[in-house]
Amino acid sequence: MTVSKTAEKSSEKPGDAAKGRKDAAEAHPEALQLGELSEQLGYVLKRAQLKVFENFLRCMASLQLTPAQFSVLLLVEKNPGRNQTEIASTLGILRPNFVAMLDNLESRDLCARIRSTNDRRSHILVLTDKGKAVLTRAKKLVATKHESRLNQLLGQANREALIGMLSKIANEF
Amino acid sequence: MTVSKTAEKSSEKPGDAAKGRKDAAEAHPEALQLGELSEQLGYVLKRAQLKVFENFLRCMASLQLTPAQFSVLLLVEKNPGRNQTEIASTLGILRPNFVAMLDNLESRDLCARIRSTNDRRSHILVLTDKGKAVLTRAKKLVATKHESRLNQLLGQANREALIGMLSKIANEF
DNA sequence: CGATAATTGATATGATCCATAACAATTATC
DNA sequence: GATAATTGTTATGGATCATATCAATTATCG
Repeated sequence: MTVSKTAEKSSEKPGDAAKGRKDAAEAHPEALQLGELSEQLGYVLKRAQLKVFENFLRCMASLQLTPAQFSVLLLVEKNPGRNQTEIASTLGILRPNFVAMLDNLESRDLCARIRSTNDRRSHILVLTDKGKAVLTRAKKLVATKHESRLNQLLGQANREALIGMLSKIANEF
Repeated sequence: MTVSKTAEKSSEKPGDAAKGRKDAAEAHPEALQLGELSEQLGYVLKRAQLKVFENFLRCMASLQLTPAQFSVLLLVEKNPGRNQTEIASTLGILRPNFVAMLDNLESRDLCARIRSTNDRRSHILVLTDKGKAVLTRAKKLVATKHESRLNQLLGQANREALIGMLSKIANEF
């Protein structure tokens, strides 16, 4: 990027011309030193998370599912008959923000809101047949194309250790 | 319609028409089952990252430094004399978004933009004296109040293993 | 040399999240 | 039965992220 210039600037203080200038020889090694940054938990966590989400989106391109949408489908499948507040709160999603998300999933016929009979304020959430089918395919894609990469990269034992440590951080930090 | 169920109380005991108060669904243990979610890399990564950032902000409340701002100060300290494009790109920050960030740091007299003498398009970034002092205090706070929590939670060996694995993911996933 | 392309910092702008307040309908509480 | 609380929803603002574009400057190349 910064190579030695051919034509130097005209106006220069005569005294420190040699040292005030660029030590163009080895001045800028093109790659910056991360230094302590590469040991900062937050920094490396964030970078890893971005990479993982990016890979997830690529793997799920055919199904058009984001990580958040996938987590909703998983949770509704595992806990059918729960209402929006319950599903949203356990995922850390605020109720107002969950509405548009459900609108999306429902418009694609992946899940459905059903009026609860014993509390007509709340909407019960269930997966549609299509939602179940899509989720099944999504799980396969995630397992074969996404999570498998972790094993390939870290090995089975390290992968489990990593998930365990991250869970511990998520729950106890 | 692909929805098979019409109400959530499909499995209810006949005689139990008890107008259950809020726990009409006593079959619902109040706490949802996370299921496969707790094994999903992306899910646990994101949750851990949010917790870590949250803790970081609390630890840095006295200095009013966000994780991103801290990373900028660290990188500028380690690589003085680089321009905005270089600093921003190695942090994964887009140049347009880096402008307001620098405006903030510069308005607080933590770092300064200096017109480069050999390329008058670019701005060289350096820490001010105050910036160096604040960064020194920030490092201490991070080490004693933030990163120390990791050792306390995982132990030194596991902490290093975790950082290593996350770095590997960030770089090779 | 001089015309053209490329780079740098900056602005404007839009998309996507994330968070809070408030409201109608319904239910719980006293 | 009056009042408070809850549920889903809307509106709204802030923060983050991405793209297009511009003026100034520098690089490239004919």
